[in-house]
Amino acid sequence: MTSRNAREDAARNGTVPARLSREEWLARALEVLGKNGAGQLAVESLARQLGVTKGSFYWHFTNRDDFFRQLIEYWDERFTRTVTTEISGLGGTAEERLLELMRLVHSKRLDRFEMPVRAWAQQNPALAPLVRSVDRHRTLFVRSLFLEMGFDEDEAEMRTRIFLTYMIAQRFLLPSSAGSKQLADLRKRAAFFTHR
Amino acid sequence: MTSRNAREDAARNGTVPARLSREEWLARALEVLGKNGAGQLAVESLARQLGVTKGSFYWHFTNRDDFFRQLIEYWDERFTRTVTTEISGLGGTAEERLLELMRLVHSKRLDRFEMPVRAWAQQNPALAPLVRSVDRHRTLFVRSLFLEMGFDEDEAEMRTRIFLTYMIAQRFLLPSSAGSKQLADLRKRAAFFTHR
DNA sequence: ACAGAGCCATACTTTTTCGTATGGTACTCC
DNA sequence: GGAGTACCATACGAAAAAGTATGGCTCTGT
Repeated sequence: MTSRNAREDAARNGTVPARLSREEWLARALEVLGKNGAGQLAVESLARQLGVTKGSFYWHFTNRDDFFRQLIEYWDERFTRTVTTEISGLGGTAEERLLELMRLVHSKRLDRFEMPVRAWAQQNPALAPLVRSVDRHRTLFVRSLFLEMGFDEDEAEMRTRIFLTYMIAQRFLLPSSAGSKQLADLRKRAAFFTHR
Repeated sequence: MTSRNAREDAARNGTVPARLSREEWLARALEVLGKNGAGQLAVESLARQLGVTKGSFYWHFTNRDDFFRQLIEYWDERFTRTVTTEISGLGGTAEERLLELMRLVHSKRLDRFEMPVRAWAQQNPALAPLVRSVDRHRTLFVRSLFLEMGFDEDEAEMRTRIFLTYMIAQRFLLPSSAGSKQLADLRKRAAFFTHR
């Protein structure tokens, strides 16, 4: 009773259909980058892990460089732009919005691609400017929060850098104790960044 | 007047002689990893950049895995062990030693391999434990400084994580303003981590 | 001057990759 | 039910990679 249609088989099995849109390609490639590192971004290796062949890849993307550029843009849109606009729309004090930013990043694990993306893209001359653009956007956003809290320019600049660095690289260090991810700890950390 | 000896030629040109010890291999490979990323850690590519062929590589190392393991151990010894022992030998308050640690890391740019090493090694099951061991060592060291300052366990733990994260990932963000690397700024940042 | 050791280049095989060319399958719309 | 479109598999060529085998160069000791 097996059809010769991989898509129907997949639907019946509850697995992912072996037919991908451009965005699914980017989303799943980002997951692979996050889990297995940039070494697994080879076209054929990627296609295997996605259950298709590179015929699919070269249908959606003209070549690797094009794919890489789109991957960074997808990462920007999905893991920076939507976040800052969402937080911007909230009310409350700047301190509360900063805490909400930390909560959002943590609960949705938005930081899981930071290291792989940066280590891989910042070396690539065609991709580094895109990453720097993302950093500028984030810096402006977080800086505005600290300025709103009443810190002067230099102080806001310094705290922004330390805060963003922490948000980017948290996952470098192994999780310390069990409860380190609770809301109370988040509040403590937020307070550490916003104290005066 | 050209000898058929690449080594003499190199000496005459003032270039590096094309004959490498095991440690030179590791040191220069680490530079390549820092500059060009993990994608350039291929044996033949590396050998080309070092002015030799892979004959040299397979003389010093049995295979890639062996080489990678030695590379991490070299990085640990050279960029963590020697630093913590040096700072440990200093007098002064814990605050002063933390500042000295920041100065040392910055002046010798000891953080330039953090991102590439981690992004590449933390994915590799054989290498990840080595990196975690380095992190444990650093955490214990910095934590002892914060404890010595009088912070309680939880507070020291949190500050250690934020501090180490900053030390690791500073270079992710572009240098902000021109004078951001001056001693005064370093003092300001150190004070931010050690305030109460 | 000769032997041995240390270090490296070269040639070779197997595997993996990028990119192209081409044909096939499923869905849509008339 | 036939044409067109969207998406993918397969086969192919060229290049680069890991690892092995082997021979050559240079220095040291005697």
